[in-house]
Amino acid sequence: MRVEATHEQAAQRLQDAGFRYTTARRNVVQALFGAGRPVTVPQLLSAVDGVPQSSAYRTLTILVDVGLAVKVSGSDDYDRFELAEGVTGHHHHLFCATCGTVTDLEPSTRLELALDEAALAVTAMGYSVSGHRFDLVGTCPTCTALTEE
Amino acid sequence: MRVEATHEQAAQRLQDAGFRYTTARRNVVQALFGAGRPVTVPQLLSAVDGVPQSSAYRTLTILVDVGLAVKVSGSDDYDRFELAEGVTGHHHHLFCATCGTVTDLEPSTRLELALDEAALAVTAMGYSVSGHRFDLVGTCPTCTALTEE
DNA sequence: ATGAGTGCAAAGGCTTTGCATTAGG
DNA sequence: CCTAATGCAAAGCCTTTGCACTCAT
Repeated sequence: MRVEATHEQAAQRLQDAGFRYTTARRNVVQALFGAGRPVTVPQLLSAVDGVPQSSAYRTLTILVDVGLAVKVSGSDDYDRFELAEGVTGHHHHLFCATCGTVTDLEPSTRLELALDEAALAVTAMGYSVSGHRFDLVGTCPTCTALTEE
Repeated sequence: MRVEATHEQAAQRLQDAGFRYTTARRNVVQALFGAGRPVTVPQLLSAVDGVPQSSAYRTLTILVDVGLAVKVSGSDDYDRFELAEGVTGHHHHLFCATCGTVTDLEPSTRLELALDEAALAVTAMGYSVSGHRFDLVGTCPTCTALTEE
């Protein structure tokens, strides 16, 4: 997905929900797009310029509300945010248990079939399933190298 | 798993790590066992008697450190804890996006095979994968009923 | 012009920590 | 006995909110 298309999508969705697509919000979306993975607010702030924390949090809250972003709870104390699957396409996550970094993963068709099948089984329990998350947990190459020293 | 076996396992693991299996810790384990799902600290405190917050948090931290419990990040502001898979057996989670409740799910063999296969693909990237999480997200029967009113 | 959005600073709320006391081995 | 563990209260820290100002429409 090109970044222009992402901005258009964001502008449209926000407009429809009665919000403006301001410079600050555009900057946040730009940073989320550029990260390509779930990022914490501090990380996001260091990637953009001239966006105060409070605005970042407020913008992220709105982006999540209108479905443009999602919150990804990691292993450390920070919430992480990334563009929603409607923008990025469906994917999974790879968590590093040591440093907390989260990497996006492309799903395979075979895997998705198995996951959907699992979802089906649960609807019988009265749940209405809206989606799934599949995370792999491990140690990233960087942390592995540090540990072996 | 019987609760006695759980206590024995907890006592053993804590001993090995140089910790004592005190009454308070036993109570926390008992509550986690009784819950059978990830619970918040407030929920845990209401289930046991005579355990102050600080002790609960400290005990949970230790239980996580020695691998007897895990933290499950939900959709609300509370961390949730449950006994680790080494105690409960491997399972997955069903998140209610509305009320934040998390329910345990039995995995199917077919699903596990597909998930393991996905893990294998990632090791090629230099990651060492230690486990996976598969969560279904949706709305629980209770919240569905409330919404339809 | 006029309400949404912003920015600073302060408050909130979950979680952690200091320190004196208690209890386990 | 002697160290680990506890309990109360206070502090930390990420996140949210109040309020006055600014910008977009």
